[in-house]
Amino acid sequence: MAQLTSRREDYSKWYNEIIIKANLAETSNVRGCMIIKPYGFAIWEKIQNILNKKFKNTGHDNIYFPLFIPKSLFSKEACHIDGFSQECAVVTHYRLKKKDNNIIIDPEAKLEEELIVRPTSETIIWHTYRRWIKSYRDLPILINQWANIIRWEMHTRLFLRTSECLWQEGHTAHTNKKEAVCEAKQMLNIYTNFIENYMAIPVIQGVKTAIERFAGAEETYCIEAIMQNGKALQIGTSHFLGQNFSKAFNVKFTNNKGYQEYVWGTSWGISTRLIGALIMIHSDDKGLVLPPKLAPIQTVIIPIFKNEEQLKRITKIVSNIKNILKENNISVFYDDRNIYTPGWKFNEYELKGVPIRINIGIKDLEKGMVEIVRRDNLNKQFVNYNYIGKIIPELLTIIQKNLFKKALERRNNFITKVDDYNEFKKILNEKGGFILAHWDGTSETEKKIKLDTKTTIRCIPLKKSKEKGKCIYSGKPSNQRVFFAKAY
RNA sequence: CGGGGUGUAGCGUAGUCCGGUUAUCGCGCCUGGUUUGGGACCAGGAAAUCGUAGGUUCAAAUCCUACCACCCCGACCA
Repeated sequence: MAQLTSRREDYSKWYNEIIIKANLAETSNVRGCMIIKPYGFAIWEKIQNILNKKFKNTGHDNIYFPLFIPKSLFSKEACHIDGFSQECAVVTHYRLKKKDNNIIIDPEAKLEEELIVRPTSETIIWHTYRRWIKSYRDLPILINQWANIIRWEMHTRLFLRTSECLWQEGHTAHTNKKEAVCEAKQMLNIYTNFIENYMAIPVIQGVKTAIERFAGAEETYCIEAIMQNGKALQIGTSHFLGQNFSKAFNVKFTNNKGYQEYVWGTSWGISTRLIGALIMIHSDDKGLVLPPKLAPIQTVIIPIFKNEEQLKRITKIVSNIKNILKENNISVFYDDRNIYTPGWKFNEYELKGVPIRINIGIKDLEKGMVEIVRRDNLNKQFVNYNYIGKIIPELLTIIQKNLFKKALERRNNFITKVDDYNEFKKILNEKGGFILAHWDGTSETEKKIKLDTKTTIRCIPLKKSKEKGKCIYSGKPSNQRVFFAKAY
């Protein structure tokens, strides 16, 4: 198998090759849509399982709404239309027919009202909330759905941006502002906790500026990460919707004093984009590197043998090792195929990012040892196989921590404080990453910087370091630094 | 959606300008054998409606038209 393109050579190519060669996903012949393969989908399932538990632990129930949204419903919230109308797939007909040996759309089967394929479900959900919510006793409503959405993106990239994407969207309704804001922040914290502790990706929490805010939200909370090439990626959002959707869909409740009030809302989501971030953050020129908590296979065992008899002897020991690992809830795959050489397998599992590889040959067998190789730093050590039940779990924990530590160091190196606009441009071009700079708080300045440098304000950090300064562009006074970066 | 490029076996390609036998080579795949501690070797074999649909021609991978998909650069965006 050919060598992987290195990150330095061509970062985009490296990224695409990892996805294809590690068997995560492939492009389909549908524009911008990908086929997620078993190994890639297994990662998504892990993400789903862990987050699903966290959502349920905080009182959320799963539901399912239709894929289609009638056009009239979709058009009710003005900002929302502005934000999404440019990228909607629309169903206009419901029947095909044969004509001259071709299949054509039956012109007689035109829909009375067109259906929008959901780019997100706020509209249909708030339309439904109108029926569900009458009294303060009906609130809060805390629901989530795992679904697919369609956004007709101009420029797609496997996992990072696809026309169809799998995600989770939470939609909650509350009696008051405080509770809704609390919910939005709570979900941002759940995402942060998951992404840092399971995906081993350090993030920055913040709020979006008015320009970058979700269409229809009052406040968009977000988490941002920086990739190895210095580009930023938004990897999760949580929106405080205020009363925008309740007003657009006329969703009111009677409060405990008998008065009518509009409902307060939130929505929040993460998508298969997380897998894109996972690949970009940890992987190296040998291939994928997966954090143990999300790896579909945590350990792989490679036997090294010269004949059937030797393989039998190794397999006998391996079956013990497999049992020990299973008792410790560690997933294990024993690759005893003899069509590939050990060397081929070493490369294969490094490409696939399996956190720990265990090599067992006849030489080791005689010494009662196995060789353990870490994927994160490729270090090797020999271990007596009586200690495997102790060492492997410890090592997985260490790898998990080490991946986060490495990512954190890289992230911190990518944060540069800048106070001069020329310096700002210089850092952007030479180093990339996040730039912490003062901003006067106006959309006008934000737009000008974007036009000039293709850089956006990724977020206004939640952890406020109150510091007076002057806007990097306009020189006007500023109370806080914000994160600028070029983004995916 | 604007500018540029690409599409030939699962992947990477030669051939396309200048139409002419059976479409080239490598990897992969299948069979048999020898191998097996960092991507093994030998021998044999299978696999292509040349992106799709029309057109020009005695003849199209090659020329023309339309469409589709992908890649790069912009604009849009999770």
